[in-house]
Amino acid sequence: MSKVRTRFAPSPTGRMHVGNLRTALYEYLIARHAQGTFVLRIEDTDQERFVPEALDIIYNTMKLTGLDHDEGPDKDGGYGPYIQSERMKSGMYLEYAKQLVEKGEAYYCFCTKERLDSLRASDKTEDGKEIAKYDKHCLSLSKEEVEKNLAAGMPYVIRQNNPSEGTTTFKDAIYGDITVENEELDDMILIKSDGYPTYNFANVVDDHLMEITHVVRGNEYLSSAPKYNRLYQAFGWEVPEYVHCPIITDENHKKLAKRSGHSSVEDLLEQGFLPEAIINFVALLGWSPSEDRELYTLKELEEAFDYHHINKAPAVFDIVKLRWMNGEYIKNMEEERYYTYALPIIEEVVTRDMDKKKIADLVKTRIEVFPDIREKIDFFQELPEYEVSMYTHKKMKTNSENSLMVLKEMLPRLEALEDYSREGIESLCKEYIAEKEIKNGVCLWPLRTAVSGKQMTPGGAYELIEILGREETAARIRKGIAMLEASV
RNA sequence: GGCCCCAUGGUCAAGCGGUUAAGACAUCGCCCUUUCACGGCGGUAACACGGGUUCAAAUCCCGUUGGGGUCACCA
Repeated sequence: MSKVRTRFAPSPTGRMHVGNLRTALYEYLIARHAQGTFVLRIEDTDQERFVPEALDIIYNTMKLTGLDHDEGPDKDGGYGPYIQSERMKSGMYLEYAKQLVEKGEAYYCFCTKERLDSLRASDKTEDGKEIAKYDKHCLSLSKEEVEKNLAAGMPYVIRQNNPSEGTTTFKDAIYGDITVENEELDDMILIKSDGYPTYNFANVVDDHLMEITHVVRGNEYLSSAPKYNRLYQAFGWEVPEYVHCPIITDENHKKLAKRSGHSSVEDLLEQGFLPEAIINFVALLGWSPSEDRELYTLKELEEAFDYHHINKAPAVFDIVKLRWMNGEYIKNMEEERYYTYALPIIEEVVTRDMDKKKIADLVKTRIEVFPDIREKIDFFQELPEYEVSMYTHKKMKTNSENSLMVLKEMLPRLEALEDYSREGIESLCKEYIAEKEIKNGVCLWPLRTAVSGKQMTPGGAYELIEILGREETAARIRKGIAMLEASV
């Protein structure tokens, strides 16, 4: 069996769609799983939509997610060039197209855009069959006419010549055999009037030349697949294994699009998701391992991935589950790396002189995505306005009276506390609680309230008091005392 | 509309002729607890429908319904 070679062939037109990332991932995994080769090929045959920055996006996201390619524009493996616009310079696509013309499998077409438009328009109004396909008008041109037009410099395209009878069967690893009437097959354009090949054509030619064995793509291309088959047949080339993946949809079960706000890897990164989490999540959209587990590193996926277990039904991109998964990754994150993500955000919100690492530690198990940190720690910077009623908590058995008492008695003790560490603060409170024979909550609830002004905080009174420090803690407790005194 | 594809809880999904129909997210409840999280335990919740085939169907076949995709000199 020949060596497995897969390829990711994005076109540089913008951000990297998550469906694209999944395609890249599966290509990568198929290659790695079989100790094969993973190649990156840039399909920039559409000069109109080409955006230069998109090239960087492709390289960056692949690097970030760990999908390292073995061959590509920056890594020659003997199958180059790996950029289609460069491959085109040799005129190879046109040559291959001409081969097909020779064989009668393709033909020159001089039809104008206007004629094609009117063709489509009239097809719609006609009753009966409503097939919006080219009418093979230029197929009837004689060789002489073609030569004459060419010599006159008339713009032309080269179209595939599909039969109008019989059927074509296409084999997909996931969807099985798909058979269509040849009559349904449009004579798609192979070479555009600007001389560039179309994606469909360049794809087939390059995959063959690069000896690609497995082609992964989204199932939105499933219906154009039979035409590929005809191309392979026309050339007499071996057809690679096609692996169509189910579509990734939004919560409305529509193809995931920009408007969802999280259709691209870059969107996700901006929203604070980790590359590993994105990869892990996307791997599981339409595929499931044989083992009953969900958390996988890329390395582990390489081992576990078997493309035969890819699903057929569309998969909803559930951002809520991604958030959960991201939270899992954050919780398991190695300390230093975690800080590099968390600290910048914390420093944005808290400019006071406090131990930012301690704040980061507090928040680690309480966030799913890094920006979540902001609203959880804002009170460190400034005590928010809050209601006195917050001191009254039924379950904690607190009310304004005992809260006032606790704050008044704890204030001097805290101010005088020598060991102002979490442990020191804790033993101070424990002593007081024992001395007074009260429940923990009676002491701790008012303290935490006074010090944070919030109903919920990441961490309890001990942690908050330690981080806020002697001065700030005292000031906040005084504020609480004043509020409580004013209310009784 | 033509053609193609799909169909297990709200979501991702196991399942490949015989199961009490897994698991995860979400949701609800309980425990832990100084709040919130974390962690632990438990609950609610699914084979779209109708025909076959078979001793036996979520699993195979046909149809219906529903959903999606695609119909460019874009990829």
